[in-house]
Formats: sequence, C-alpha cells, structure tokens
Amino acid sequence: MSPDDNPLRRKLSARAPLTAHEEQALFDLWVRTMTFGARRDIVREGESAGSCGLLLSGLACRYSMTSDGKRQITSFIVPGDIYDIQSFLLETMDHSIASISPCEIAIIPHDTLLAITKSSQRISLAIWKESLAEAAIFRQWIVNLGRRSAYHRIAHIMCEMFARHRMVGLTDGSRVAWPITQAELGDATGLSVVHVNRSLQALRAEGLITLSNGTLEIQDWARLSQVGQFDGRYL
Amino acid sequence: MSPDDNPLRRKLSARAPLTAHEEQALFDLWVRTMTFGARRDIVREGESAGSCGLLLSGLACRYSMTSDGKRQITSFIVPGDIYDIQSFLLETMDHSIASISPCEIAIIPHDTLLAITKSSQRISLAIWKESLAEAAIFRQWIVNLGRRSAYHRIAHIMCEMFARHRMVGLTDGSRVAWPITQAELGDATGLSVVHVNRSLQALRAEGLITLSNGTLEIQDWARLSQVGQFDGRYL
DNA sequence: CGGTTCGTTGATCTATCTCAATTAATGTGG
DNA sequence: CCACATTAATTGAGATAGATCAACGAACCG
Repeated sequence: MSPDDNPLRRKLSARAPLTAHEEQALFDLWVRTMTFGARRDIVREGESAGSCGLLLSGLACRYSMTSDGKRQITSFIVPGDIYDIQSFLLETMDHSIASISPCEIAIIPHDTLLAITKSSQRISLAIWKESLAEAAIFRQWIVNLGRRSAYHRIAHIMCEMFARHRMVGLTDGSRVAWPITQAELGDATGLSVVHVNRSLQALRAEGLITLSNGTLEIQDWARLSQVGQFDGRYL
Repeated sequence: MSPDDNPLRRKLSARAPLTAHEEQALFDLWVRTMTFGARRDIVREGESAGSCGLLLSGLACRYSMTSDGKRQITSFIVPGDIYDIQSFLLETMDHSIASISPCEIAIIPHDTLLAITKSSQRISLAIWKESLAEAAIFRQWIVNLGRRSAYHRIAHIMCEMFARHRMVGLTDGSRVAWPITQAELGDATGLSVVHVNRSLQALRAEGLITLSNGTLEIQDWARLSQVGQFDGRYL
C-alpha cells in the first residue's frame, strides 16, 4: 500500500480537505511497514513501544488477560486506525495488540508524532480526535457488555464492525470480511464459545445475517441495528 | 475553590513541575464555576456543549441509556478530571454527565482549550494524556464487565475509586467518600440492585470493606485488590 | 493424509435476575 | 422537632440466561 492512498488519509480527507502542508505531514508519518500473520501478538502488555502503528489492512484487536487467565478483547482495530497512541504519552502498554487476520501496518515513531504536534495543529487535532472517537467506541462497548443480552450484544458488534469498515470503504454491499472466530467473538463479548455459537445460530435463523467463508453478510440492516440498538453517530 | 489550588493543577504538577507560562495557561482555563446538587444532569446526550468541565469537588458520572430504558454508567468522574473533552473535537455528546454527590465544576470554554493547544504544547499534551488515561480506565471497565463475577467486579471498582481519589489527595487513611447508592453501583457494574446488595454483604462479611455514612473504608487493601484483580498502573 | 483448529450439539449446573415485600434512612413541610 | 413521604437497603423465593463439561463432525493446514 502506498502512502498516497491509505485508509487514514481517506478518513481524514473525508472530513475536511487537506492542505499541501498537511498532505506532506501525513506522508512523513510513514516510515516503514511491517506485516504480521494471523493471530500474532503485535505489541505486548508491559512493553514500552517507541512507536505507534497505523493499521493498513487486515484486522487486529486489543486485549487484556485477567490474572485467572481469561482474555477480554476491548476493541477491534480496523484499517485506518492508529493504535497505541497512548504509548506515545503514557509509559508502558497496559494491554496487548494482536492480529486476527494477516495485517499490514505502518510504523509511526513517537518522534514523528511529536514533530507533528508542533508543525501541524490540524493534523495533531485530527489524531487527538481519533483517540477521542476510540474512547467513544470503548464506552459503547461498556454499554454493550453491561446491559445487553448475548443475542443483542453480538448484533451490536456486527453493526459496529460493518459501520467502521464502511467508513474506510471496506465493505462490499452488505458484506464485510469477518475473520473473527467464535472464540474471539466470545472474548470480545464476554461470552462463552458455546453461547456465542447458539446466539449466532439464532441471528441466522432470524434471517438477520449470513456468515460463511470469512464473510459476514448483513441481510437485514434495519432489523439487525434495531436488535443491536445500534446508532452509528458515535463513530 | 481557588484557581491556585485545584485538583487538576495538583495532578499535573505532581507529574512535572510547571513553568510560569504553564501556570498562567492553567490559570486562564478558569472562567467561572458552577455548582450542582446531587443527582442532576450536568450535560445531556445529544447536546453540543461549547465548553468542557473540570470537576473541582464532588462525584459525577458518565452514563448512557439503552433504548429499552436501562442505564449504564460508563465511568465515574472524580475531582481533577476534565470531562467532555470529546465535545471539544466531536460534534455532539454521545452520552450524558450527571452529578452523584453535589458537585462544583469549572467551565472551560472550547476557545480557551483551542488557544492552549497553540500556546503551550506541554499543557496541551498533558490534557491529551488525560484523555488517554481515561481511555485506559474504559478498557479496564470493559475487562471488569466482560470477565469478572459480581463480587470481583465490585471489588475492582472500589479499588479504582480509591486509587483515583488518592491521586488527588482525597483519601483519608483507608477511607474515601462513597456517595454511590447500590442502584448506581448496579448501573456501573451491569448488575441488579439485589445482587449488588448481596455482593456487598459478602465483601463486608469477608472483612474487606466497611460501608457506612457515605464512607467506604477499605479494611484490607491487599486482599481487596487481589479479589478485584486490581493493578493501578493503568491510571 | 493425519493433526490441529473451529464449529456444533446435548446435558447439567449456577450466577444472576425478577418480582415482591419489609425495614431503615433521609428529607420535608408544618 | 415531629409526622409523613420518599428514597435506599435488605430479605426471600422462584425463574432463566448463560456457563461448564464433554463429545463429535467439519474445515483447514502443512
């Protein structure tokens, strides 16, 4: 993927046209890229990374382990997301980042980020804004875990994923890539695999979704978003 | 409360000594203060506030309502916290802010905040950092809701609240103000009042805490933080 | 083509919810 | 400062969403 056409640039320029200076700043973010196979740790809890990452393609997630060995995924990272901004200002990572499908990421050294906060206020505000939007996603996730049943919870996450992929042009009609296993979906929703499986069957039986070949098809967006109580304005 | 001695200034200067210029910038944040009685909405979902707030004293919370009328508290706001930073960069509020105990807040107009991002890079990074720290709290909350039982979940929240209050000098030995009702604790933990009540009794019976007269006393921090799997490094 | 991961099913168990009622605080007007 | 009204805490009993355990088939992978 080239610096000229990446999901972050698409996201930012969709909001407001970029000046030449800003284009240059974004271009400079780009230092080198790395690729990871599926299900690899990209950053581990406790590490102090000297850089942030920008996901270019694939799907990744943040997760934490509890001391009794359970895993909780706290968010998915979709292309265009900068992860690890907190490593820029906070000392060490309080959670890990892992790939779900094979991922391509761009490395953004902290120095570069710091330079930008000096040189381009708008880009720096835009990145700040990204981190606030992420916080909004976390809040929704809390509501999801705290107040919705398995069936509704899974519907909500599917809506979120679809909407976020759509914002960066990664949907195909009513379909999105869905490399997430049922165990991972369980770790994201705080449910057991068995119960995830049964809830998925219910969603399928209701004609809301189809799930096959690593693709999620949303057959009835109106009803699915109602079931998931999804309102995309927070994104 | 005077601009010269407020919890935000205490928090920031605890991390790094402030220059005269930064002191001035912090002083300028201060425009006017407001007070709210207990259990009032301070900002409502959907509003577009022209200002952020800094909690000076009291306890507040963020919450969202689901479309079927359940409430989920997504975080508590303790003195020294700036809330609503997202209203600075995002259009409308995706959640509400309410007081729990009577609150005193300082109003920070968005203009002021914008001016600071220009004039003092360090203050602006510090505020950014605050918002990242808040995201870390959200993530922990997700882990809490997703992977811990009622008993452990409540223990965790108590540890979080104690630790956060301690950072701004608002603990008294092993005691903190605890104006939170059991219904509110239920809304925060995603549990029913009845079950909150029973879990609290268990925590008391185990000799971990005492709860009376609006004060929480942590009788055994070592065990409570173990039960809540609490590791304060994320704060 | 054998091994591992992933999805599916059945059966049983339990943490937590809901409903309903009672007691204890807390606040308020007179 | 009392009497009443309201809110908050507590208790019991019964119902259920979701967990756990265990097994098996299907898909994928080197």
